[in-house]
Amino acid sequence: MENKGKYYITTAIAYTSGKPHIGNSYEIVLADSIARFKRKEGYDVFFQTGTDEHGQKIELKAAEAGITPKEFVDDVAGTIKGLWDLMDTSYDKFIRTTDDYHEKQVQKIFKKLYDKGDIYKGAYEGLYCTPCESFWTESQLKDGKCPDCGRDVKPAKEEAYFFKMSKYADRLIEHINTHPEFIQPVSRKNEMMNNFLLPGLQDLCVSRTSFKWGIPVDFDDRHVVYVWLDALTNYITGIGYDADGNHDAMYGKNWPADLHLIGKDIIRFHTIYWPIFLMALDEPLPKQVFGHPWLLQGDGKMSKSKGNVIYADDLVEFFGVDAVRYFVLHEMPFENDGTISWELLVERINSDLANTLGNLVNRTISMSNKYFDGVVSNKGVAEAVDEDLKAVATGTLDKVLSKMETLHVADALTEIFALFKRCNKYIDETEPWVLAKDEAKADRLATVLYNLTEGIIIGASLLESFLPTTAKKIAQQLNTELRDFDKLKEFGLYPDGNKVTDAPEILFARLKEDEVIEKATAMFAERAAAVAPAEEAEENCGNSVIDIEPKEEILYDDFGKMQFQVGEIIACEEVKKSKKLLCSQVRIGSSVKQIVSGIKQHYSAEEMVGKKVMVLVNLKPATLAGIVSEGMILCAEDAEGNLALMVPEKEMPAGAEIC
RNA sequence: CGCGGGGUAGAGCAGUCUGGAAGCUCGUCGGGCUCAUAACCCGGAGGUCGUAGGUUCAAAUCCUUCCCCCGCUACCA
Repeated sequence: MENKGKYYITTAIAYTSGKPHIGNSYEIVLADSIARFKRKEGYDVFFQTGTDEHGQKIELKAAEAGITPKEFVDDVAGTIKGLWDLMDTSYDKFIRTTDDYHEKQVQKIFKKLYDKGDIYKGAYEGLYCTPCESFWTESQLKDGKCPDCGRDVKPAKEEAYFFKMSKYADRLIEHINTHPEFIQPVSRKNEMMNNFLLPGLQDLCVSRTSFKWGIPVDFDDRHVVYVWLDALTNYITGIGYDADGNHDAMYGKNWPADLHLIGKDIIRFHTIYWPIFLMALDEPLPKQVFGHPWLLQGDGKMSKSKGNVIYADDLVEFFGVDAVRYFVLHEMPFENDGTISWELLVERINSDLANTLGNLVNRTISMSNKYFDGVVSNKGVAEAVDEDLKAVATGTLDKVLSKMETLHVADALTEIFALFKRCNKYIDETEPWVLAKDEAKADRLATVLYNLTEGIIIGASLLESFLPTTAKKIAQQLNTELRDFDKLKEFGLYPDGNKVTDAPEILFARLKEDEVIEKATAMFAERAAAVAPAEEAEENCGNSVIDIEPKEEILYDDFGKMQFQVGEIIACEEVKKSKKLLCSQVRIGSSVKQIVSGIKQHYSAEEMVGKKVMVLVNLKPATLAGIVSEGMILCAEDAEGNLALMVPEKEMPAGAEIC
């Protein structure tokens, strides 16, 4: 196989705050299939994955567990690596952001950028939640409250280092415009351009003082390097980048990366911040960033308390590694999110793996054994029907290559299975069991079985990148080797007179849907039971009472300034293009005020009408989403952000003063 | 009028750029076959290609209107 040069592929590094569910594990399987495929194409592949192990969340989780952050991440990183290995992924390097070479380089990079003037010291201003010790942006808030605990946030400042993003924005825009393949799928490119680059980039905060579990800034040890500068640089530190220029040879060989495979949620960081960091370091940009969609659970939202979170190792236990690999690769479309459910898993496994592929291999080998004691020979008695089979078998490689070229992995699999389907059809066309009854047709029968065997091994060779174990099993049963890609356009390479196994093993057993669901339900019930006590305790403590941040004491005069009245909602409609806003017409005495409220997710417009509510009426009018609001309807809110309107306990007229 | 993607058979999708007899997988119904894991093969039914208009000999495909879904963004008195 000719050497086509290097191919450096990475996954995002997994955050070690807990065990990843199947949606997270999808990425590594996808990356592995691409890496294996590229190797077979003749590329010198380097495939890197790993874990992102710093940050406040981990510090907190470790404290809860009563262990050090390092102990915590060692444990989770072990779990993740175990899962990746379980999924039979062929990564060349597993980097951890707590690895010493990585930490050292991050410090050097930080210093280098600081000396260059791209990083400067400033103040981070944001909305701060004191109990959670977290800053939030306006958009992260849930109904104006901390998204984690539901309490109030207040503006606060913290000394921090910033990266001058705007300095490189024009260069990045130029790069994206001249490299249409850089961001995939293209719809993501537009989002980045329109929402971030064209309106103007804000400088990015790259250090924190509010927690300690991070890489210290070596010249200012109150600060730790904040997540993205730490995490993203793994792609270069993992292959021997050195900020002083003394790179490992591997860095010179592999950088720039050919493909960063990431989830669609972190596209912004990989297509804006990461390229800009690289520009600042005078390093070339990765060739392509692919933001894959998500695999979502079909039967209701995943939740730990319901116990219905699906993990890769559960699925492997139920179905086996290759079945799980096949499902996630096949079910994931290129652009939209895919769905996973037990029903879909069973359907896919039965129809494609058991019926089309497994049964094909099994029936072919059985016939060779039955008619020729397992010996497969090419007697060269060809007929017209053979031609199409041969054409499909030798033409599949090109089809698969072209699908893989654009990372359409699911479509590539479909092409391979089209070959297996063609083989099944060939059996019907040639009717070996009829040939077997006629002594004179023995050579024709042998040829038919030879052609089938040949078609199967060609398909299996293509399948190897996606289902490595299955492909090897097929080769073993046929007593031959999987072929390199440059041998897949020739038909007839199976050794003449070779003997296949006399005891074909079932590759994929057919599954009964109700049995699988029953087993899964039992597993989930067990888990929910195990989790329930802890969750309940947590919920109770959240539900019965809530402590909120006390505000400063006020005078009666301050209170007297506010005018509260009972308002009757006489009309209410949804504010178009807003997820949260309702616009109500509220009768207050003899006047009617228009009030916009962020309660759409808790009350429908219809059920609002007729309610009598507590209204702050003398608030200065403001415009929300383009609509004037002349007051505020008051609600109580619990820790989960659920709202309840304040309504008078007895019947009161609209306009009654609340005092 | 924020930006972008999408609405095609019961389900999931391709086809749209480069107009020219509506296609694939699963399901369903009927038939064939018996080598095989009740598998395999063939055929049928099922679609006003979101809506309304326009261009054209011809529109799922090009243009315009409106409706709905989903991302990103903003609003959250």
